[in-house]
Amino acid sequence: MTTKQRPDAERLYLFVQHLSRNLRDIDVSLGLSAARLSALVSLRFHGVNNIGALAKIERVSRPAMTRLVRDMERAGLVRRRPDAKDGRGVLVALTKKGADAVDRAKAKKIAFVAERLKRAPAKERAAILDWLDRMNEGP
Amino acid sequence: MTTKQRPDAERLYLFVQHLSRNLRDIDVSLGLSAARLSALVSLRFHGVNNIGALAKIERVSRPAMTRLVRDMERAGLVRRRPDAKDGRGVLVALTKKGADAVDRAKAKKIAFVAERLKRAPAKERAAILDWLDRMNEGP
DNA sequence: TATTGTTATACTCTATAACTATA
DNA sequence: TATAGTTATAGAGTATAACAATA
Repeated sequence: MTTKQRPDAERLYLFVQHLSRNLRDIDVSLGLSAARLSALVSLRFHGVNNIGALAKIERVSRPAMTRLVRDMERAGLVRRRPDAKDGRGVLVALTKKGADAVDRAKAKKIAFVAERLKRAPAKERAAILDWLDRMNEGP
Repeated sequence: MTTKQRPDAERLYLFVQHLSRNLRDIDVSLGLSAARLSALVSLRFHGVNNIGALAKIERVSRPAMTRLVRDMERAGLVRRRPDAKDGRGVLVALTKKGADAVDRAKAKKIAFVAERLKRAPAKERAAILDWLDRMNEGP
């Protein structure tokens, strides 16, 4: 059992490595760096947030997020405004351009994955996706 | 059919995103940057190579590879020597330390994936892995 | 001439430490 | 004081342009 499991794990490992590389290439082709896209996706998902919260979500330092937000604001991807409830805070929100960039990248990656999905028999698809979902549950 | 395929693609997309993030975190926990590990893996797979070839394999500029190799040599991960067949060339090879670093990272990631694999029913495993292999074939 | 690798320079993303303004 | 954000500074990784040595 142990000797048989090794190759199986490697196959799944290579699948993930290859497909994630393809997906990263799509982001690059749209001119979105990993740091920016990840922050934009967080804003799309979590909504308006302050610098500190974004830094925590993105697992980067606050100075790094300060700078990232500043550069993305210059690029027109996000908007900053003071937090009325806390004079120290700064609230960051997506602009239309920022939201569109996220959506475009997501759509292109989903389309890529959907194409790949066509290569496998539709009959087994549901069982397989359930199986993948289960693998990513929990810690 | 089109409306039904969207969620399926998204499930596969999220699976790949989550698992690849877990794998990246493992590399980071071993103190290996993405750039270094990727170059070390290429050397492990392709064997001794010169700077230009490595830059091509890694899809980075030659100056970037010159610097990466220089820093990895300082860290004891690779060794440089002149190419006897071309006075301009520099051949780069893994050291024992470099090879061990690659193998340790790979082993840890395979072990992680193997754990995840246990969460899903073994009965369908072979069929599903065949399916995943097929999805990553070709362009 | 063309190619290999390097140096020079600059940009992005990252971190820690020190500072400011507010709570 | 404690916290939110910034500035200062430094390091890794990336690129292009210009250069040296060799083919």
